[in-house]
Amino acid sequence: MLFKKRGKVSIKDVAREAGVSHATVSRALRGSPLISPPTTARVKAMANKMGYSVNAVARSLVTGKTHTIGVVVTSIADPFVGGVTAGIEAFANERGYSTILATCHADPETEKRMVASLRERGVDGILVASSRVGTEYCSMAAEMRVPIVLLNNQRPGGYPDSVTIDNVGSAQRAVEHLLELGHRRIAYIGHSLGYASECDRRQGYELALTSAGVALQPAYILQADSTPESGATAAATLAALTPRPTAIFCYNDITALGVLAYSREQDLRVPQDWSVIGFDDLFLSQHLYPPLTTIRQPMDEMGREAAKLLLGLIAGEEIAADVRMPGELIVRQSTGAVGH
Amino acid sequence: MLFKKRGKVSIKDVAREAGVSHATVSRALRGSPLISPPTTARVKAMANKMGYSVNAVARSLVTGKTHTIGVVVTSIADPFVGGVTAGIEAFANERGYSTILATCHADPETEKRMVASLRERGVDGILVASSRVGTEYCSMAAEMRVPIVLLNNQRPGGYPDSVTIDNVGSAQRAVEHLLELGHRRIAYIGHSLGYASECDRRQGYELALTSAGVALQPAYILQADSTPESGATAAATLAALTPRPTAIFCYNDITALGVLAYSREQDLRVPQDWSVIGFDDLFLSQHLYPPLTTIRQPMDEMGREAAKLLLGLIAGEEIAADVRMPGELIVRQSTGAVGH
DNA sequence: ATGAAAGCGCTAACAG
DNA sequence: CTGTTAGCGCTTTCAT
Repeated sequence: MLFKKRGKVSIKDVAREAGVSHATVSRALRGSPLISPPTTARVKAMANKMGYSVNAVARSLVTGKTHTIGVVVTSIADPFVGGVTAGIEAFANERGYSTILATCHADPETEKRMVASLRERGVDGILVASSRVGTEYCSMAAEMRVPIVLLNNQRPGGYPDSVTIDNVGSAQRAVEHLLELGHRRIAYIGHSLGYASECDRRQGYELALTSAGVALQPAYILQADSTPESGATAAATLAALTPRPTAIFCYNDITALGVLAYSREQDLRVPQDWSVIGFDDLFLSQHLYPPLTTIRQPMDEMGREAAKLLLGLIAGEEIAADVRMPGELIVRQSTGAVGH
Repeated sequence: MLFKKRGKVSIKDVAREAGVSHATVSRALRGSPLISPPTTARVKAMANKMGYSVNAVARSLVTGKTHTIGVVVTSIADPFVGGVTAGIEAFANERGYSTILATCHADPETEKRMVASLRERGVDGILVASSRVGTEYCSMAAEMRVPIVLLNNQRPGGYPDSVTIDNVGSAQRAVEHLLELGHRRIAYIGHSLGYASECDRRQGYELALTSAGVALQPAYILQADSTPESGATAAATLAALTPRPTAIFCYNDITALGVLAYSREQDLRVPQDWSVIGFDDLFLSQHLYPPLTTIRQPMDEMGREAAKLLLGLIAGEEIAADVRMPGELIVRQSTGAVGH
């Protein structure tokens, strides 16, 4: 009886029952000061009684805003992505925004398709993490008339609105930690797909070494692909070298995980035979054996920061912020003084 | 010039430029057989040239469908949740559905608020993982006129449309594995907030023991709260017992992680001094020391299955499926024969 | 303080 | 085959 055929109760149904116009209902429900308190109360009571709830789709059509942001990530099953997304969602939710999730599996074409699809869905803004498209968004954002912010953009060239971990500085700090422990033969295991983050971390590595007057050894610079297996393979290569490096800086924790696994398998003690340091500080890293020294990326904060930037852009702020987040060195037991 | 003030190009703009009615444009763009091939081609070309893209909001208002599903989870930073969500999103995306993410931090009130909010946003269906509300949705789904499916419902009482891991059977299998290794003094570390899954796993534990003619020992049944710390505390309690249990079945991998940490700290060898088995098979579990024997929950598949069920319901299928997924015993090095 | 009317961009009868 | 006409449910001038 209270329900029409189409299902949900509309503003008009409430208006009829309350004996007012549907415009009045619309105003009353949103607490407009134009409506008298008694009317407002009566309308609200009736709406409540009838189980009314707004149709956000209809509202969006007239206001032109959906209060929704799109988030495109490589894979939500990735622990780093999950942490960042949690921060994004939390901040957005606090501000009354919903989050539409889209995954692109690190494929640039899919990434662009997802962005286009989100735009069709009318999102007020788009956030893309670990973009493989990057700079192209400068024109796309304007053309689509939708603000876009990048989080850990992986394409060189830069983008005005983005938040990124300080890869160079953090990597440098990691290697300095090794230098402080007396290490001089320090290897680096990177990532073969020239991500911007990988170039930057290698640059930080080289910077730290050359600043300390340590010559770069090409044989000490290897590539893996962010799997434990590839990390183990690279470790094997390094283990066969003479002289063997006494410390290894890895592109990320997953790579370091492989080095640790190889070391245990070959009875190479960590950190006595060589020190190992990672990057990310995944939850698992503190539970490895030995617990991994690493650079912590503040995932939640980075997500919040990116969401904040995006909502600012949506609100019309003109700020073109290139936020750089600091990484934090977390010293655990996988690094130690040289020659122990 | 090609753009109107409001920003985006509309169907009417294309119609004007192409010299047809906007209805024709609408049909042509969707490939309606009613429109002649030449007209269709011309319209498509013009739309393309003008950078047109549909306004899904407007479309939804008339069709009454948004091709969007809502997913409410406890926390997207949780690795299990991330795995399941990946499966949901993948399946939904393949079928042309977008996913709106909402988190509720395991709070029943927030969970209900999120469901209500998703409904306002016009989602075609809702999927809630690890629900703390459960059975109440029977009436809510009807009242809201939106299909709801539950994944790993944590409230006893059941719900018609849900997919759940076979907790009883899987736990039973885990304990049987221990029994087969010769263990008789087998402890269980559960979870203090009576989740349905925890009750079921304990039930499986008890079933396995009594079926094997092993009497239940109340002192061997403890509660933790799914943190490594609480797992370690429970392990300490068990270690102080005489006789000490020779094996521990943990509610989940995180709890087992704590047991492993405590064991290493106290020089209790795993599995020689006691065997440890978990539940979930998180990514990290294979990298622990020793690698953890556990029950694998097929996260991706569970997500896909739940999404499939939901999309079926949305399509109007009448099936009320209570899908039960099998867990898989993964034997690694944290379990071994008794007395070694 | 309230109502009447217009319109957001689209789909879907109904005509022709 | 194509155009005309109504809305979908809401917000928002503009009157009163």
